Amino acid sequence: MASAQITITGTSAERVYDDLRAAIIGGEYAPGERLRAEALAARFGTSRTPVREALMLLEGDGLVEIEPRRGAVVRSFDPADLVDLYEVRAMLEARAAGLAAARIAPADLALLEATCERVEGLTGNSARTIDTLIATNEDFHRILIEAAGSPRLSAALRTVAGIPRPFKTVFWNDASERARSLAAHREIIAGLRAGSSDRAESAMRLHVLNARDFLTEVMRERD
Amino acid sequence: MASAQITITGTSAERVYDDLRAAIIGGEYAPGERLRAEALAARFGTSRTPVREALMLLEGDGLVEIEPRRGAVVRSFDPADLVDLYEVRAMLEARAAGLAAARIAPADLALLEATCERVEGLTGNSARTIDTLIATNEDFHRILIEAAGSPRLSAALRTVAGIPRPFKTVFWNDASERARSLAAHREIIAGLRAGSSDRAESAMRLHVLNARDFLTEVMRERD
DNA sequence: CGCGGGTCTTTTGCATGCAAACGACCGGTA
DNA sequence: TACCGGTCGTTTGCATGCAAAAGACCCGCG
Repeated sequence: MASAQITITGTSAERVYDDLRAAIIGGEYAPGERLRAEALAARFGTSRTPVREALMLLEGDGLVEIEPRRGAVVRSFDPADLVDLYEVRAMLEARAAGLAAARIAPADLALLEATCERVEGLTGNSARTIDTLIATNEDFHRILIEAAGSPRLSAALRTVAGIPRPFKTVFWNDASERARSLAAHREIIAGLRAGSSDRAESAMRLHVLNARDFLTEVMRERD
Repeated sequence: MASAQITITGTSAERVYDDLRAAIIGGEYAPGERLRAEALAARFGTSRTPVREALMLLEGDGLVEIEPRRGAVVRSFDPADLVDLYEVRAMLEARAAGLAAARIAPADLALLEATCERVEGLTGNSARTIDTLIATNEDFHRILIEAAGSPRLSAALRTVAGIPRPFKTVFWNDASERARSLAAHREIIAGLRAGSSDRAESAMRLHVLNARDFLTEVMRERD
């Protein structure tokens, strides 16, 4: 069963990796912003060594770019990047949904349903609501990916990583996208419960590609 | 155009990463073998710091496992891992082939054909021949993945990484697999040249899944 | 006023020192 | 003999020192 995991204690580098990753995805560092090792070390209460290691891992996740002797910057996304990312993600997550349909445990199915119910109870556009929506959505996808039971698929999905929070905020602020996402999640769950790989897979693909198109549209409008 | 890239000079960690990765995939370190930092540092003429960083990156690639305070070991593959790896790879590379069909440059197409011709000229099972076969095969796949023009897809494929050389050696020692691979590569090229994403994609999927089945069979026979 | 050369500061990347943890070894006990 | 607790050596993980490179800055020159 896949549940929220609390890291009791890992290495310091791992802690910095997790926290910094959350900070970047959370929008605390703007795309293009320089990440100076010393400052991060101070922030996380360690030395530069673990910070350096965390930065290298984040580069692998596509969240930062490191140029030798020049330092690390938060990766910025242009529309082409976004489309590329979402299309690969669509393929991988669709597969994950298909695999999960054949093997998901009832307990995980219940967890997925719980996320839908949680979303349903949320109204309004307060920061707190948006935060919860984003977190709950991430729970849904994480649980499903774990349920697919393919370590390599999970690893591959980590490298297509996250998009910065501003995009997510725009997404979840949109009432119709919110409704569509909830409906999509329910479709996926229906497919999973029926043990139908096709249905789960197709529903997930549609879901992710819808997000791609919405965000592409948002970016286009910004210019 | 995608061609062999020679790293002029990168950071020391990067050099260690590349070389150690090659050494592991090349079978120089056996699965399960312990990788002590000091020994590696001595081998690569650096200190333990870059070695440590390289090991963390290799962990991301699924080639080594690091347990905190216990060190790094070369990851070992059981049949389930192998199947998982190859199935994810089949999906990703099939997609890469499909994308490439729509956008590959004539120069890259020529490079792909050149790899086939090189393979055709090789006979016998000498170590030198096998080495060349393995290297040429890797060239084929690398060129094609680059030609797909999707950075995220390339990154995802890196995380499903390589299998240890012993497996590859068995594979390329088998005359019928060798012929099948060559035929498959030509099928893929035909699809690419026709600009047919479907054909290229299907041919690649078949190619990778064939390899999965052959290697699974080999592993099964070993026990 | 714009620009090129040189110096200086800042920051990275690597080496090394050191404490802590793991496991191997050993002796004692049942 | 088998097992358990303690001790020691080895190895990791982190902090820090230091050289080198990049960029900022300034000054003089055209």
